[in-house]
Amino acid sequence: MANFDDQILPKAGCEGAKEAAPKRRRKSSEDRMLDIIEAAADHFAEVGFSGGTRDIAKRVGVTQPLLYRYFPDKNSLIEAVYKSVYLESWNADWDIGLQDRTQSVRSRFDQFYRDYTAANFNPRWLRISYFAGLRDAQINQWYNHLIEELILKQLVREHRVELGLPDDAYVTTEELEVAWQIHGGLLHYGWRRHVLNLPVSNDMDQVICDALDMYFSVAEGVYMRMARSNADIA
Amino acid sequence: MANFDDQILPKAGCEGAKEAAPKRRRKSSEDRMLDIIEAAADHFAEVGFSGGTRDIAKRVGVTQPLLYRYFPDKNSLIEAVYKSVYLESWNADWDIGLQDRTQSVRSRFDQFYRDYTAANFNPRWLRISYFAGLRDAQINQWYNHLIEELILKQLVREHRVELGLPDDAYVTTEELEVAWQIHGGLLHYGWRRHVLNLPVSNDMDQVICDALDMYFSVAEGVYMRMARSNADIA
DNA sequence: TCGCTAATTGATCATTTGATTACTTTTGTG
DNA sequence: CACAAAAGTAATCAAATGATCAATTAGCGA
Repeated sequence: MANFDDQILPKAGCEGAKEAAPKRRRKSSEDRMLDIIEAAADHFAEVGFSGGTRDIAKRVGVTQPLLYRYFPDKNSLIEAVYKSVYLESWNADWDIGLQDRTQSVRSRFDQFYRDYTAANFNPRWLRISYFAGLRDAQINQWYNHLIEELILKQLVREHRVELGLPDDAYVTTEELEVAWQIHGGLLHYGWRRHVLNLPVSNDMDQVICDALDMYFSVAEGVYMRMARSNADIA
Repeated sequence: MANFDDQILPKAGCEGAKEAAPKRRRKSSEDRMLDIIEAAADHFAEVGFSGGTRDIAKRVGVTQPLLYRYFPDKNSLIEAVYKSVYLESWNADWDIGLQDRTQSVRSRFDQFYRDYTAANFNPRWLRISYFAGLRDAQINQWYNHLIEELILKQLVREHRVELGLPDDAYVTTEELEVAWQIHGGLLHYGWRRHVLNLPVSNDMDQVICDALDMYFSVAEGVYMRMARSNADIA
């Protein structure tokens, strides 16, 4: 069939144009694995995890049974996609930068949210995230825990320190909810922009700035209220 | 087969217990239609719109081909579910209450968000909403337009009036984004609570209160900034 | 160049899918 | 009561699904 040439050659040709054309018609196990995960992520992002394995194979330019030499079943492929999508777009330096006390808390978090949204606010990441949450809460629970521990609690603690309030490692549920309000609000901006394709503001920096304004203008009051009710209990 | 009795009789028995037992073994066209939409909504909310028509029929207690006497194809059923889920949980009085100037803007919106979250923050509505957004942006675009026109722009306009600022019907993109920040933040709270099943604050009223605090503490500044840059242009 | 290893394919299976058809049974009404 | 309209079912189809396995062939090292 002409199928074979139609699918394999363009791909090989494309790669050839990119770097030192290998005439390899077969890839190493590792490379092929990455190809598959990449294609699967793209496809799942578009149609959800009910997307077919044949469509994924077609994107890669191989036959469908090949997927089963790399993953025992579809679910394993889905989990590899989870891992890939989440890990690729997480920067290990983020939570370090948030502790750099030579910068104001405000500017640290301003910078963080610029980086974070630049890395994650695109149709692929957002759609995979929401699809994953709907399909299997577990992976998203883990991710939200990450955000909570590494980012939001950091925000509350560092901000308390900057305000000269007693440095209590404990962050109350309500303090967390207020911090989540920024994160959730920004995420919903991403949803409207990259999933719903609505005509939202294009000025991401301004959106982040306003979101942080909202937080920083009420945060102190919340910390104080929490501290007071802690004192009441003690 | 025993199937028939297993599925139909318990349903009939249940109904009999509810009100003046009709020995009807068949329902009116309207009632059956509602049954199907209801079951479809439940099922789609659980597994997404790729859920099977046979599973829906099983929930209703009828055979699968019957669905095709009520809907020409699966997509029509999905659209009926959209309509049902969105319309059922929208209260036409909401945008009227928001204009009641005997109450402060703050308390009007506080009341609104209590009602709104009480009506919509449940796994079914939230999951269907997100599934719908991922599957077909159109329906969600329409809904977001509704929120924007009837709620968020109202918030900006009424708040401006209350502050004694010039009553301009026009709401800028940035003002809207700030208002969306509340709405999106709350929606993400719903996502974490009812979709991801995370252990969030149970005090919905407090969450709403904090979210509105955040808005009302920065809103005036934003209005002024917008008015100033409008003046610059003029 | 030969030959072995491993990447890849082709053919195929059992289920499940949305959808259609012809048939059966209930129910309200003249 | 009888009968027609309508609710509902059984049987079935074609296409698509995830998955398996034996056969093929590219590519690397001896």
